[in-house]
Amino acid sequence: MLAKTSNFEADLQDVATFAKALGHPARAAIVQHLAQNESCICGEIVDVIPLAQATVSRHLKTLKEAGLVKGEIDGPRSCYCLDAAGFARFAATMRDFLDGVEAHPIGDQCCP
Amino acid sequence: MLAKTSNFEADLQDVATFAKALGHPARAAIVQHLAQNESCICGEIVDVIPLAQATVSRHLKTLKEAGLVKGEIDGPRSCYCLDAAGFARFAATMRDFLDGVEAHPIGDQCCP
DNA sequence: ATCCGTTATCGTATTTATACGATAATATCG
DNA sequence: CGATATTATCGTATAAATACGATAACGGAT
Repeated sequence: MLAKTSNFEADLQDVATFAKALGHPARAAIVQHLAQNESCICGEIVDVIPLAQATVSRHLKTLKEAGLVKGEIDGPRSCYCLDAAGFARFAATMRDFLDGVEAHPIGDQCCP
Repeated sequence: MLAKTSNFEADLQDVATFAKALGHPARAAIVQHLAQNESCICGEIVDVIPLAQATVSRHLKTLKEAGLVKGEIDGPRSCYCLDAAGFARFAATMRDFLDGVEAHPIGDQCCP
């Protein structure tokens, strides 16, 4: 392909990166689950997500790379929790984007 | 693969679907551009996005399928604009998700 | 009716994402 | 130390996404 994603403005890049991280229901579910159980759940995530353990582990890795989740891997019982700072940045980025779009009047009847 | 995305709750599914639609900087840029120029721009989008015309057209299709953008194709000068209702739904879905996560205390020191 | 400019689609190639079984790694417990 | 439980990684297969050139389709202008 070519990953020509570098020709865009940084803020749009951030929006896209964060959005992509949530762009799979399993990852959205993981984030929500980690939030609802504020203490970080470990392998319990695997039980909640209807996917194989290896697949869940990979989704967790994706979330970690996106900075939304932190994980302490201690052999038998790994430990994941939301990355407070990372999630805050994400939320701010997304809200700014949404607000920015809605700051303009969205003409519904375009090109009459 | 198997697209086992159907085993998740509907709201998470929506979050993921919308997030995925924004999960590419070109699409985020298109949405932002359509918002900033409230009148719908037609082929101008291609000039703004640093990608080939065919690729931009496909991204537009993706956005249209996600319900974020509306397009009137009239031969020589197609016309795209934000889908006001669709974008509102998206914004609400995303904000609900963010709010829901932040409604819980995000324990930063997980599993001590 | 023909040409022209614009846009969508097709065909294709490459990369990335998704998924799972199998295996390795690692800390805890007996 | 050995057994066990948990998790990450590997190998692999398949699907989806991304990208572009080429071509078709289409309305408007000549």
